[in-house]
Amino acid sequence: MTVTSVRTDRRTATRQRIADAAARLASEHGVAATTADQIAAEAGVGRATFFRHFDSKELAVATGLADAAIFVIVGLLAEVPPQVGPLDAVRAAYARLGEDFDANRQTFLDQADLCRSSPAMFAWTLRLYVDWEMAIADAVRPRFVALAPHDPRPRMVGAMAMAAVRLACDEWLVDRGSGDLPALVQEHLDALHLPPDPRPDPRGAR
Amino acid sequence: MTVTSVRTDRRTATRQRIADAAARLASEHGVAATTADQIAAEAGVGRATFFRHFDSKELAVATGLADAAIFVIVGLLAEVPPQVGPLDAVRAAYARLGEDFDANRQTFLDQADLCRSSPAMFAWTLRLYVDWEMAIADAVRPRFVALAPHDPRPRMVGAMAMAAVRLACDEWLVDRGSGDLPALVQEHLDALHLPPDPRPDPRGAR
DNA sequence: ACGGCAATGAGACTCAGTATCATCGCCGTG
DNA sequence: CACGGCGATGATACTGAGTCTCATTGCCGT
Repeated sequence: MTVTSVRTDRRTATRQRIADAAARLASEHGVAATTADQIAAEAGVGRATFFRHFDSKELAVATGLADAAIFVIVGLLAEVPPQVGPLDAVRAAYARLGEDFDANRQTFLDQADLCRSSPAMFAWTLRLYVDWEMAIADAVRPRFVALAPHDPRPRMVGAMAMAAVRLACDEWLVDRGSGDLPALVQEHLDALHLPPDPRPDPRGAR
Repeated sequence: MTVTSVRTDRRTATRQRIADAAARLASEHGVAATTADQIAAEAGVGRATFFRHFDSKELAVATGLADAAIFVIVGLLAEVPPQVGPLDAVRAAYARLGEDFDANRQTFLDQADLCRSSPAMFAWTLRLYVDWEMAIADAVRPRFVALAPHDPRPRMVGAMAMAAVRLACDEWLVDRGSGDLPALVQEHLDALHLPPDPRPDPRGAR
């Protein structure tokens, strides 16, 4: 798969250490109270190296918080039977992800708060979500049939998946995380099933 | 509608002047080469006032570039006949918006480049898109029937509308803006029509 | 009129982010 | 097995973003 040498391995490991250190310090003291120097020191690297790996302090924190999860979700997507359609596969993967939600409820709440703790933190979190979108797009692409070279569908599904998570989190935070986040995510994904033909209104209104 | 007094009017006008100055200077010299001091001076305000109105230099530039367009799109949405469904209304509004695309092709290209000219600029552009999402969500909300209090559908439609624009732009920029952007946006919106039941595959594959 | 408060300007200060240069150590070549 | 190239890092200095505080101005309600 990916080319792996001593050099690239060490670089990846360094990046990982920095992200972990950033997430740990920011979780404990808040993003604003954590300086780039502290993160670099905690990761055992120089300050310059820190900024060689991340474009901003906020991106490092966001990456440290969530970078592991992206591999989890891609892994879960791969486990869904191949004949399941793209969007249903996302639903299934998220459902699996939500199974052990209650055990980590407080962690999720803290991370969601941290991601929104400042406008800059939120902006860079959105930036990271774009990476997730692409990872999900790549993961669901094989599930499309008759896929044109630049077919927009995989990336739109990726965007939809991340939008569902983000908006579900927003809704979840309204009552300080007391609700059922996985259920909210599913509801948001279902919302996308906008009536294929909206006029007849499938919800049977009136 | 909104409360309007001499005070709030002046504040709004000041914000507008700052955003305009930011967009003008950044368009001419690039974001990195434009300092907050220059923008403040160009807008005729103090440096402190600049940061009272915008959380970052990048957000000011992005706002100046695109803030007018949000009113346009909301206005166009309002003009679509009320019986048209939410998603089709978005399609129609974007179609109207794209009518005079060729006349502004170079402007769009410059702005799209500027929004992606640095990781920070891109991140803050994404942040601004969230505002657009909410504006679109509010604009299409009346088009939903049987709308529950916290129904996720309006916001998901808003998110998809902005995702379509963003991803279409990405695709458009691949060949340096020589393609048909409005058509790309429509294709991305259509991708949302993911087969209501993905298995049968409506595109008639094989 | 007058007192409160929102908006601003000025200036100081911290720290994010960048650039430069030197060093170290992996990697492919002779 | 040297050795030269280059990628990754550390140290350091510098610009400028973003924050804070305090003083001033002028709209607004009593």
